Amino acid sequence: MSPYATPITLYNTLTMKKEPFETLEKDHARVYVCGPTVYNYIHIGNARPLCVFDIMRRYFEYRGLRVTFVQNYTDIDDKIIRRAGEEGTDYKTVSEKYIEEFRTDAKGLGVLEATMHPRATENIDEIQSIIVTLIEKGFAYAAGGDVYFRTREFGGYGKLSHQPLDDLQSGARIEVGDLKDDPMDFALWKAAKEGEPSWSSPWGEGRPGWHIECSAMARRYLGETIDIHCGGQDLIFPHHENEIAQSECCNGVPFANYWLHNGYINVDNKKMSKSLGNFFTVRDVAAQYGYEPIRYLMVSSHYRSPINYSVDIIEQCKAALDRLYTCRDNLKFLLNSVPAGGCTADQAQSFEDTRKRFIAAMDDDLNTADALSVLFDLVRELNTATAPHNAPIRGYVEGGLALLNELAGVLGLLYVRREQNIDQEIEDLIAQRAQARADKNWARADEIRDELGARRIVLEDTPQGVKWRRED
RNA sequence: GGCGCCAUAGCCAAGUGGUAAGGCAGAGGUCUGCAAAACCUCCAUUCCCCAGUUCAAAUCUGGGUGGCGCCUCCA
Repeated sequence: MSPYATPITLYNTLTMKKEPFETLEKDHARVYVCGPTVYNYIHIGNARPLCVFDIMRRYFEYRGLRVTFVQNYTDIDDKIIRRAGEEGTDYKTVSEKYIEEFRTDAKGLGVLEATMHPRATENIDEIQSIIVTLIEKGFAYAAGGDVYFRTREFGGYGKLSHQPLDDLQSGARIEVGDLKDDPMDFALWKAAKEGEPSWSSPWGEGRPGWHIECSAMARRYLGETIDIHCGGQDLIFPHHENEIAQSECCNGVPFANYWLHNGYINVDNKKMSKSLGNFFTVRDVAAQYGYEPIRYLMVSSHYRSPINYSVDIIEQCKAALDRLYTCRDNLKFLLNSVPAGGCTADQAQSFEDTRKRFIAAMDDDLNTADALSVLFDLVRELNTATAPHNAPIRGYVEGGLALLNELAGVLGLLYVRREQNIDQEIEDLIAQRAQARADKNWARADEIRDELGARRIVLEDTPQGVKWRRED
């Protein structure tokens, strides 16, 4: 258990306030995050909830909580079916493919595996059981082969989006062929159209509506009341509002105690979205800059603020990240030569103060931007204290390296293992250059350095010997 | 129309009553054979504008201006 007893506060969309986070079960957080509809590569906007709620999860674990973290895959949906049609294949092929592509990107972004990754199509029984209960209780009705939720029966409808039902309704419409009693009603089950994938049900062949799967999976894997439900702000209405309606009407207990929503990624100040077509895929950006600058971007501002994405920004992120890596690489390098000895009480105290500042920032609704500034302050301190004239000792270097890794690890940064192997030829060139320098043959030394530079190997001459690193 | 969010340096971004963190970029310096990295110094008398509250406001209140989002699939 963490020795730090400070409360973690989180902004709850439900109450529109920051609240101390208290779990239902002692030291155990049950978290549900809406996952991707798997019909395409994810874009930078999709990457945000992945990263920020991964950080939340890491921070909870850092603070001694056990976290059961469920993220679903929506693997049956209109868009998946449409995509399958376009590609002349079936929905299963499409969803399997993009689940794998999603996993590749998530891993690249340093996102930890969820405790469970359930799929909608693996939970049809649970979905139907909830629909049956809702019909029995009078909250839902079958019409044709569809089943709809009777929104007006749920008094709490609108409590998450803070909109009275009547205001929401002004925008709602009954579409042609719609069997709803009321424009605000939404589908729990959709009758299968000709040639569509379907499952048998008491209402005929069909498939689940979008919202019901999350209610079903949250209940099955986390229980009737969960601690935290997360997702993008654009899911607040109608998706999360509908989940609340379904779950609370079915189970008769609160669905989630805390609702956390991340802000958007914008492009030219407009929301990045698939429908607007102004998106950058994670895959494409990663191909050019690597995955980690994308993650850094998410860490660099508060999770509820909008981020305006641009190439310029991602390059700044990469540069900032380099400062962190350089510090860590220097500390590792020093371990080869630094004399034994423990760090002083003042140094140990300074480390502890840094840790406390970091925790205070994260306690405040996961203020990663502030936490990051603590990390940079630590970097400056470490760089200064390990400068040659300060005669650093082993205990300090080890302690600093451990703390840097500890705090960066909570943010999920510095996870790229930099290649430390070089081939014999390069090693020989470095040795030749060392000899040339010893001979004061600067022309030859610079020639070798330029040659290595052309191969993206950068040399640094330090009092402890020659350091090299790959430029990426 | 309803509801909500945002506005801090060239760029990014913390800070919600006590006198402007951090990063990127830039300038000068130290170190270095020269570099690189690092370190030091400089870089917002001021936080969109106007009024108000207060001993004290980037922070609170009112009014503007500008931008965005949700109300329809979307993280």
